[in-house]
Amino acid sequence: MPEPATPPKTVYLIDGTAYIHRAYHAIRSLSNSKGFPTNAVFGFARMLIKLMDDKHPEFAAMFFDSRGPTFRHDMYPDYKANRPPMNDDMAVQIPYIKELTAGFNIPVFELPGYEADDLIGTVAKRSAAEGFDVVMVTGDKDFMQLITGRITIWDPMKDEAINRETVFAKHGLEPPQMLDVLGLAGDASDNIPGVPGIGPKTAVTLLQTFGSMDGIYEHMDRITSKIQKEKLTAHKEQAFLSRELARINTNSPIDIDVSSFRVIGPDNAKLAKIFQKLEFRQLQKNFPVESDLSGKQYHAILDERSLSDLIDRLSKVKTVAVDTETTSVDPMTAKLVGLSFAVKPHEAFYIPCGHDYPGAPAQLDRADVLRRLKPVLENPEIHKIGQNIKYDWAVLRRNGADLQGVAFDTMIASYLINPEKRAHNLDQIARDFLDHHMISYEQATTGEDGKMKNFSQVEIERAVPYSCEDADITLMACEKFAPLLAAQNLTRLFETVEMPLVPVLMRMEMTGIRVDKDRLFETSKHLSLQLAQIEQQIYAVAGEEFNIQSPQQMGVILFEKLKLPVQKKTKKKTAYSTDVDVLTTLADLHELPALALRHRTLSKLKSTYVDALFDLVNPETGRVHTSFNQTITATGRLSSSNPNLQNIPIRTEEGREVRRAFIPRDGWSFVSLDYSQIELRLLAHYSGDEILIDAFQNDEDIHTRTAAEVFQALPGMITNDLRQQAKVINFGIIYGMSAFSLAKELHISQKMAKTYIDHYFSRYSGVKRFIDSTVETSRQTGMTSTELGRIRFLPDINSQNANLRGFAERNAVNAKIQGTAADLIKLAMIRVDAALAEKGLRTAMLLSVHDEIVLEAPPEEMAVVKKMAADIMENVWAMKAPLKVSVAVGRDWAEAH
DNA sequence: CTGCGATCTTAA
DNA sequence: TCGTTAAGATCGCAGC
Repeated sequence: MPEPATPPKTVYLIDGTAYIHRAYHAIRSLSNSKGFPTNAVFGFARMLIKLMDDKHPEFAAMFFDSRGPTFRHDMYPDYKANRPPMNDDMAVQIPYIKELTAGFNIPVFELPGYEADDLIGTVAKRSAAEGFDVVMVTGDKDFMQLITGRITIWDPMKDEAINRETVFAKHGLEPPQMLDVLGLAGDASDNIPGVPGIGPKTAVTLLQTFGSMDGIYEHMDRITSKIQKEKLTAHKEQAFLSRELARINTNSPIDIDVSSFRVIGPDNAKLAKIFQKLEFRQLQKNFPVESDLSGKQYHAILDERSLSDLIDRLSKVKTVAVDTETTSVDPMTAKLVGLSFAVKPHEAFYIPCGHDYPGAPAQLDRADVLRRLKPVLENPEIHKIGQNIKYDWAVLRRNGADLQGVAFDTMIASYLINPEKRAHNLDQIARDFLDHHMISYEQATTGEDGKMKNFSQVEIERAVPYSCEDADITLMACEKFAPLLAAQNLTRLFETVEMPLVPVLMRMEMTGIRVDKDRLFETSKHLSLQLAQIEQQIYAVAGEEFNIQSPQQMGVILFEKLKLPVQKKTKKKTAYSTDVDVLTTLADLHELPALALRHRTLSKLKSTYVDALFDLVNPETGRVHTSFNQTITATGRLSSSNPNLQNIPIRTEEGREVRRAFIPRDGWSFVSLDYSQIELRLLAHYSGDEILIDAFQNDEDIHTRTAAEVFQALPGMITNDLRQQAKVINFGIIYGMSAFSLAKELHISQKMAKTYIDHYFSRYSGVKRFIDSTVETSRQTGMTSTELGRIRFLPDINSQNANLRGFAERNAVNAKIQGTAADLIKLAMIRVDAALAEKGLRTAMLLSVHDEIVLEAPPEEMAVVKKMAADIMENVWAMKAPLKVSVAVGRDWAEAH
């Protein structure tokens, strides 16, 4: 026979049902943030992706079992009777698995009365007859009976290929004989009985001798084992029934044209939607979505005339979405590459003014463009919309245009609507609220070589749709968000707190804070010396060298080599805990723990604070310019990063050394204004508790007062130690601390801790009522809210899971208090900033650390600034307990505290 | 080599 | 099981 002119095509027949079960059981638990189980879909998706990546099939089809009984049940009612019914959390995932398969454009088949195996067998046989090579994609060994020269098995999860040769090598049998193995040995998983007493090993041996079950029964006289002979004879009928049950039907009534299995490649948009819903962010990256730009008018502005037209147009509009393209995520060093504007849906303009690559077309001059746009940008009547507009604002300001009329930031709107969400980036917003998949930054900036470019190297043709889409979507997201804010009563918070805060933070970031690099350098050297010494001491007492920075290795040394008593395991129970509590306890028994603690303290100080800070000093300004993040925390607080200036050490003397490196400009001083006990004062306000309010109205020391109440003593009898214990109780109450934790913290019995808490609540009965009613309200509304109407959803507040429910209950109380404190300090910052501007003072706001504002003031403004800022802060909101601000002045940040 | 979870420490 | 909210360093593993 002549060789075919073309090599045979290969068709992949996928055993869908088997992979659902395998994925479900292989991944024990996985669900998305809404609690929807996703383990089976995830494993299934990984299998499919592996298949597509490894084999790039030209033809493929997927097969599922149908629900309900099959022809095998007619033959044998107990078929698969041992299988428990499918778990609900598997069943709910099946529609997604089918959708996912459809997303890969792979056809799906099922047929009532038949299992996936039979459909695959039928199609395999027919395809092979038509000249295809067939790969059955499955992990199920029962398929071996079907293997021929053309038909093989491949399991993507094990990357295991099974063919005639491997079957023979492993079992010494031809593939069709594997069916007879099942007939004799049965199959426990399908409840196929086989011959009791004959297992797979015996079956294989018998078949090697007699060829088939029929051969065995024809030559019973040649079977030497008396027991085997008896069993085979007694269960002959059952053996043949079993073989028929295990036989994969290759003549199922299914009419399929293999050429219709042609795989045209995945539908990325469809997959993206499914992955989005299931929150498979990692998988999603494999399937970038091409955006549909048809019907969109995105224009490049490359000449003077077009710019004039655009400016005319912008001058007449009420609102415009603005976006900048730059070379860096850091606004202090970023170079402006282009600007985009959108004024109505689907129409946007991009002005390139800094693209720089070989063959880049002539562009308008950056300075010129800014000069021309300045009247629009700085016109407060033309409302600006942006996504994280603080960034664009800072960039534009460095380029000579200070925005006015900034009205809406879509990132902040998204945050207020759901502060617990992890990401508020524009593509996330577009997907969640506009059902649109944007061109990703990676897509726009990745070159043919697969390397990411700096935006100035992106071709203008590619930059136009990307940048215009950013402005366009920002505009549309704004229209979507405005009514959503209103519906949640968030408009006032948005307009009077969050948006006005944006320029305040922008200026704080741009001002930065001066750092004494020389001092940091000296500190770093000193720390290095000390660390080297401690390191040697540790090696000496440990008797060997190891990585001190590795908690894992430290655990082995402490608990295995030195045999110190294990205190506790880590959270995941996989390793010994070596945290500060453990080491402190062990310090009495051995030298090493104390040395390790000392090493931890100093190396933390050096790497996180001294060295990192040193590297973040901007060489131009000699200052560090942190980022204040307005859309991170679940409670409404700000966060700070690059560097984080909200966790600079203060509690220990060595830690304070870092604070001393923060210094004001020459001749000026820092002014630190600190809300004293703001959270406990808010607790007093909310609870209306008479004792608590009374204490604050009389400006008592609240921890001493609590000690007196809880320990039933006169305030004069309260020792420092008792006051310290009361302080722990006071803060513990705000966080919803249990007797268990209080006991651990105070090193007292749980019973004693419970007594303290009971005393607390019986003395401060208003606090108890407040906590109960706050939780109750949250149960009914599913959320908690602050004084200024900030909300946080608590989806677990009515959970059956006591753990989750307890967490939600603590959050209900804590988020209200912590969030209200955040509301108030934000409002105070806005007002202090406005007052400084109004009075024309040079004093600058530098930092906000949750309950503290740090200013930098020249000597002549000191007195007025101190009073003015403290007044504003104390009177920012009318409370049942007075707000108190303590003011400190200093020539460095340690002194000003 | 990169990304990511786990562990630990710093602050309010 | 057991007190909130963050950022960040480092280790060590998994996957490329």
